[in-house]
Amino acid sequence: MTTTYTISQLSEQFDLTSRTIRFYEDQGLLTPERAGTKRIYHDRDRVRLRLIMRAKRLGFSLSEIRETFGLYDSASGETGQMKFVLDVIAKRRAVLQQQQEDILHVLQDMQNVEQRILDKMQTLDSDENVAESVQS
Amino acid sequence: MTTTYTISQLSEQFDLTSRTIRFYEDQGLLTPERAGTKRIYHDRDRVRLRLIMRAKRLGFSLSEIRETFGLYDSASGETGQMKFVLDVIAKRRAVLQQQQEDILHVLQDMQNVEQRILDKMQTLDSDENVAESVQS
DNA sequence: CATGACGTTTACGTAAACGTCAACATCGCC
DNA sequence: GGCGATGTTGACGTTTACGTAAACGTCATG
Repeated sequence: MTTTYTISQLSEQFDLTSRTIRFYEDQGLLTPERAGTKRIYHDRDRVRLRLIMRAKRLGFSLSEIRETFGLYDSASGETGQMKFVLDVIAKRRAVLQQQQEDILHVLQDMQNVEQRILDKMQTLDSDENVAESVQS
Repeated sequence: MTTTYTISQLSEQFDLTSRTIRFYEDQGLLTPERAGTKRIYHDRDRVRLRLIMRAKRLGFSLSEIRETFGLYDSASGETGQMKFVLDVIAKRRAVLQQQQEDILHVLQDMQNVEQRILDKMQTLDSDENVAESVQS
């Protein structure tokens, strides 16, 4: 028993609109089965959607994602093709490593700002206490 | 002696077009000094540009970046404002952590594909060697 | 059988992030 | 003072990733 999904089920599960899912199909990212006019989605479509959303969160464009799918599929080709894929992977890896570094930087910056704010709030609190003790 | 920069110097240093730099100014991300009609950039503008490009590599929109600058500046405000900033920081941090996780997933996927390709090339190599030894 | 609920295609709209002219000012320099 | 390099301000064009609306099919259900 292989479970299938309607477009609205998928859109609910992934918090996308059906419009978006159809758009992804237009862009060649999904190729659902058809029952006449209706679309029928399988688990492999959900896998793809997960990959799509991951890549999107990392800022990849839809065409880059489509290219990726094409690569993964063509990975069983001839030697030249395989070397090409290795090359693309190396470049993507470089981008991701850059992003990792960027994230660390930004996290650091945020922590600095946060700390300054917390310090400030601390001094404000103690000022308040001073005022209270004066009053009492 | 405070070094200053022209727009074309900056565009060269950061590998952006002057159009882009002016656009960032339109969006309120930069506020260079003016000498009549000409723009004069200082080191603080370069700092900002570095932050902008980092954020862009992580997929943040220009308006989010502008908002960030506003936050950092307003960090010395009143308590409510400061709590708000802390809240924004927390949300940003969540996004960045999600991205870190995503990156690890994608790196893992890429490594799997890479390994399969390398294996494939390995078997192809040994096939080739068999052919050679047959020939010799 | 009609009336939602759900699905489909087609097509135009839109916001973001610039690119690409055009038309003009400024500045150093020979 | 003419000329090329550099800079400026509009204004319109372009791509991406959908939103939105129109106009229609289909299927269960009261």
